[in-house]
Amino acid sequence: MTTIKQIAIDMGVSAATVSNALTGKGRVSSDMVERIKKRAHDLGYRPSLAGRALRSGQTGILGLVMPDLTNPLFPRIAQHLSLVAADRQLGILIADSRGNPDEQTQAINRLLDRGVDGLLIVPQKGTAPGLQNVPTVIINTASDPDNSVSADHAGGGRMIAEHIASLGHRHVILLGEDRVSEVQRDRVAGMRAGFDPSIHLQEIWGESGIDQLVSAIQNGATAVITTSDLLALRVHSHLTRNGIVVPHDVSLTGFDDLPFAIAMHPTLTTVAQDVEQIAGLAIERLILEIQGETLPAQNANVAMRLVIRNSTTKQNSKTKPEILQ
Amino acid sequence: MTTIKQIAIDMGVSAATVSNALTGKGRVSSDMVERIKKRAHDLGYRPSLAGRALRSGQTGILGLVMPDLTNPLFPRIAQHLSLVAADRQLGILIADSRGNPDEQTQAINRLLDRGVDGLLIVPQKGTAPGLQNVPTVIINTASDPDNSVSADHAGGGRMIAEHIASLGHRHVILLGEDRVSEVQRDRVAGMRAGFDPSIHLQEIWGESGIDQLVSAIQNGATAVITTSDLLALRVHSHLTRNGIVVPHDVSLTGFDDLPFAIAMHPTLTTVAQDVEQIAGLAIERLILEIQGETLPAQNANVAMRLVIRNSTTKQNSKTKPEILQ
DNA sequence: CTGTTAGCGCCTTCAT
DNA sequence: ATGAAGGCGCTAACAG
Repeated sequence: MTTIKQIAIDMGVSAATVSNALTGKGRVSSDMVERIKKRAHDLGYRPSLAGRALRSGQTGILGLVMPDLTNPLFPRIAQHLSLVAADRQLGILIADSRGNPDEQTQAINRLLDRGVDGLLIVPQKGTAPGLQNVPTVIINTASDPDNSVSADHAGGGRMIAEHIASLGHRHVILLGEDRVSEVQRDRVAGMRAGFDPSIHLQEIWGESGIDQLVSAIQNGATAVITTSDLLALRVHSHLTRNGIVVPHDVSLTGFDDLPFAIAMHPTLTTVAQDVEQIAGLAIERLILEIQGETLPAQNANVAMRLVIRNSTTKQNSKTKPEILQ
Repeated sequence: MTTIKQIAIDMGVSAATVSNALTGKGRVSSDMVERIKKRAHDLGYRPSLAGRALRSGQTGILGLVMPDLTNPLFPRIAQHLSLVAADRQLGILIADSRGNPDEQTQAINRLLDRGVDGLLIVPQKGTAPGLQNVPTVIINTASDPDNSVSADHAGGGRMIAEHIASLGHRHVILLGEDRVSEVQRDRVAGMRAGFDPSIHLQEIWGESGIDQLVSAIQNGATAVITTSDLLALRVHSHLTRNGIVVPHDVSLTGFDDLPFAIAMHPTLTTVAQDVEQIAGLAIERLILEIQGETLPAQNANVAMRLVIRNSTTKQNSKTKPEILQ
């Protein structure tokens, strides 16, 4: 490893001068700067981040805490964060909070012990991580008072609802996955808001919700809108098994636009997060916080994008599907 | 931040003694050790990893390079690596190599600049990352000469094949996703190896392969075995659209056991990687390398697990399905 | 414009 | 059993 000191000796100048030349502190004659830079390059000099960290108190590392790394959205978020961070010369250290609040706290502490400059947290559903005295950005959903940046889940729900309404559906089932999750609740709330009162809405949740589906459809529901793609796939399977055809008998929608949404038949109408923008905003904001700006508890709500595919279609007041048993 | 020196002053001893007491170097009287530990704890002392890193030349951070963080397996691998690493007091820094070999090299360099103690690399398909002079573990597949630890993809293929053979299928389609991928090739090779020569095998690849499916089935194929769950879902959709029913008309299998495999109908027979064990072995080996042992280019091949669900069934020489156009 | 000094927090001699 | 000193690589403050 080439160090600043070696270059200094090698060139007969002081270490400080090399440092100044390399970091462009401008207190060195420009041809000296050139020569030092060249020599450093030739020697393959790489600054020691450890030395710099010790000196400056900053590691250039951001910690990413996710409730569960197997969350289907994690890969995309992680990817974009890591790309944006790389652009800014920052690294991303990951930590899994293993689906429980205690582990979440421990994960945060591990990261803090490593001296991360800031924290990106996607909180456990239904928890507010004890905020330390460290720059932190929370990526959750607008209704979370601690939220900093998120997709506009409610807006996404509204888009789905308006799409379904525009297709003429008048009796709609809202299927949620988990009531504890703020994200899910915002999605459902958005869905409700997107329909006008004349439309018959039926809100059901979880496993037991799926069991009620068939009879609800027999009672006239013509669309099922769900709060996740995975749930939509399950519903699709369940309906198929009961002889109900999507979208002929009933329209169906998901949420998130996961990779398999286009592998289904029919391909799934859903709503996509602009993860790239969310990642960009999150890191930008975190960097500002790290630089000491005291930001208002702003709440960037990134619009979602409606992705219309083949699982939704016009409601044409046909006869009820025959249900197989 | 409490430092060693503060504790030392606070207790009227030297910094060296505090260090020795805390790191258990045993050169301190045991009651002094007790008192120092207690005081350190009360003061909320956390050792500065930066200081330690500078001193020791080790950061306690491992770099994880993935070809594409959106790879469906990434979440599970990342999760287990992060858990195992956390147990060993190590951190995991992620880097996306963005699907191309140049970026892979850059990603590795970024990690190296950060002073990671070792590298975990899941290589781009068809590339051998230029190995640096750093402890490195490659997670790919057995046929890669650089491979250190991997799932036994060929063995998984064989298990699938034997399962299909045991169900009485005699005309089988092998559908691969991408010939460039060593992993995929090993999977297909394993599948072939699992059938005896009397069985009629038809190997097809990619998009064009899917197009040939229907006619192949009309010609008597009764099972389609694929090299990924996503591919299996696509096939399922495609067949359904053509009036072919799984598993009644044709059995179908995937690979990897992704979360949606149980959301499908029928639920998908597939083969699962023991990611936990792979992660454990990978980190264990990497730690040994970091500690300076020169290990043989061993090749841990972790057995896969056959997951039999409802997409496969006995071949009972019934009549060909009628194909809708 | 350039050099010297000092110290970030830790740990490892070497002395006491 | 404990302490003093020095240095890992870097940079900020203060000379010169």
